[in-house]
Amino acid sequence: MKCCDMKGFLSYLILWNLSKKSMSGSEIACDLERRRGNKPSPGTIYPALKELKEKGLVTADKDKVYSLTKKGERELTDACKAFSVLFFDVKDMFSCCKLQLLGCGKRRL
Amino acid sequence: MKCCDMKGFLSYLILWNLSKKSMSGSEIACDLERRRGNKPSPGTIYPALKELKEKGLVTADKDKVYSLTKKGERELTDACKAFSVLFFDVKDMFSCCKLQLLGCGKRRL
DNA sequence: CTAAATATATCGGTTATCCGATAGTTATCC
DNA sequence: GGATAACTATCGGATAACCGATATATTTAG
Repeated sequence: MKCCDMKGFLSYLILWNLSKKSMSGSEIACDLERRRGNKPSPGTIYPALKELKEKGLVTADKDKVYSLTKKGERELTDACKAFSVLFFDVKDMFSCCKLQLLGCGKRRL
Repeated sequence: MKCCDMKGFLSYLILWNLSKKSMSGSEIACDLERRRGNKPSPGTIYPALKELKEKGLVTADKDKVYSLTKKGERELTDACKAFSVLFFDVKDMFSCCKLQLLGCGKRRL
């Protein structure tokens, strides 16, 4: 995702999560554990959040709950666009492994 | 994609391409240019192919045309599975950038 | 309130990822 | 055949991405 002002897919997924719901660092880590199978280290998640904050893409309230900024929303939109071009044939990839798209778009936190 | 025996998304996309059609290095590079917007450097594509070959995931014939091996097919299937879990809600990501004037997501209320 | 548990944050270092430069190889064209 | 272009390949290095260890802060339990 070099087209965007983010580190990589980790930052992309963080922004993506925050676009749905404001979350704390540990909540974000839990979501990433579900996606990747292993939980990101504190040394991974908090520096990423710090960088996103410094770039003005997210903000944190007094309870350390992070939210997307307007700039972050724009960034995420750009990233989603790049992502959809990069993986334009993602449907074929999914069907490649015969995995059902269970509840695509809705998941419980 | 640390769950798989590949470098990253670059190797993943190489395997994915080869699963559709045997290709030379430059053909692969052209596809990646379409996906990413910029063409990968020779110093990117050929070391990746070399690594895949050394791992037994691809083979090259005398004309330097690369093909997936059986092992490569299995590896790709595993990678597709991990990919589909990692981006299980990819449909929402795609629609995110199509509805950019309406905003990408809903924040917590 | 105090102690334990959890969450947040930082730092240094390791590995991954990728590129530019360079060189050798193959194809094309006259 | 020989020159030119395109492709293939390697190398060293720059940066990204991430983790483990550690430290601090906050919450929870008794």
